Amino acid sequence: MVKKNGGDQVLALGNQLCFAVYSTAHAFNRVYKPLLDRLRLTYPQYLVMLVLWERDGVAVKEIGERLFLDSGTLTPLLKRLEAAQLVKRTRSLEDERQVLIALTPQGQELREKAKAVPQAILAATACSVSELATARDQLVALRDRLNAAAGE
Amino acid sequence: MVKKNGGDQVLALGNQLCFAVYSTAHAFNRVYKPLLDRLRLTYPQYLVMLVLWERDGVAVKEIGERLFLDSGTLTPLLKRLEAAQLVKRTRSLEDERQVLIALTPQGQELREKAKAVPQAILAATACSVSELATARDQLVALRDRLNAAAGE
DNA sequence: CACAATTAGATTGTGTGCAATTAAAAATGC
DNA sequence: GCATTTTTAATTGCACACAATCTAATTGTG
Repeated sequence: MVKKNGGDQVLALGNQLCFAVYSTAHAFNRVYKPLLDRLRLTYPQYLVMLVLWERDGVAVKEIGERLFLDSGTLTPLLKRLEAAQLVKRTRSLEDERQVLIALTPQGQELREKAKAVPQAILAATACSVSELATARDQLVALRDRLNAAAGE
Repeated sequence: MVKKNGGDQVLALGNQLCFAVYSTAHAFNRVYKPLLDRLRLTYPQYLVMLVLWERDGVAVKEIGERLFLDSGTLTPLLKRLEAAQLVKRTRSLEDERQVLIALTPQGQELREKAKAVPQAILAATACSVSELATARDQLVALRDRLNAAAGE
């Protein structure tokens, strides 16, 4: 009897870890929101801009691979970024199936304003650099195992 | 110059940790989805059912506090669970502002079918028990610090 | 070359998440 | 004891997130 309950508790660990991840993601979002409101970006939009600030003129597919998002999410998001004059969407000439995303001058300028974000995030975590790096690496390893298990 | 780039990398750590959490949450969802499809539940609906299986007849507010969700999310979700005959929503007699959520017989029965879920999750993480527990505890601590920083 | 298979995005539909507002009930203050 | 404030849900509006489906373009194969 005792043994069985113990087994249930071990089983529940996966559920608990998932909920910890899920609720921590929401908590991060609550910290990012007021910072990103000033840039008129949502968090997923900010992620796309980070990709573009790192390398401009990327195809939708590559953005999706980097962020683990599909076109059903990215297409409307990118249209909103285009409506906000931050990016331009153009069909590739070499392969007309691809849509390339390029920063506008305003999109490039926003990078300067966005530099205040990481500092505030770092402070909110109240973690040491090594703790952050360790947690990041463990989560990335876990994520990759989960994606493998999901049959990717 | 070198020092400045190093500083930027440290700053980016918060961003990277947040993205690791965000993308791991999605990865977990991809693992849960086929399991929960059999129960005709989404992951947030599953979380609500876990709360109710632990204690029945809970107010919406308490569910929200446990799961860090507000009524804008929970009200439609609970209505869908009610439409699926898994719960019943009734106004409290003592405090008519509160809506109490009670499991139906079908809602209670579903608990048995749901017992297969945690085992599959545990396997998908490919983690040891101690790794899971450590990761869970670190994330909960991080989440609480973030919520504190967000001014809760 | 022809034509099937694959690939890249867009579209549609469902279900979260959350901010802001509203409405009703309960608690509080004077 | 009544007006004010607070609390609890519901509602509305916006933005993801993803499955399923569709179209157009490219690639692979004979």
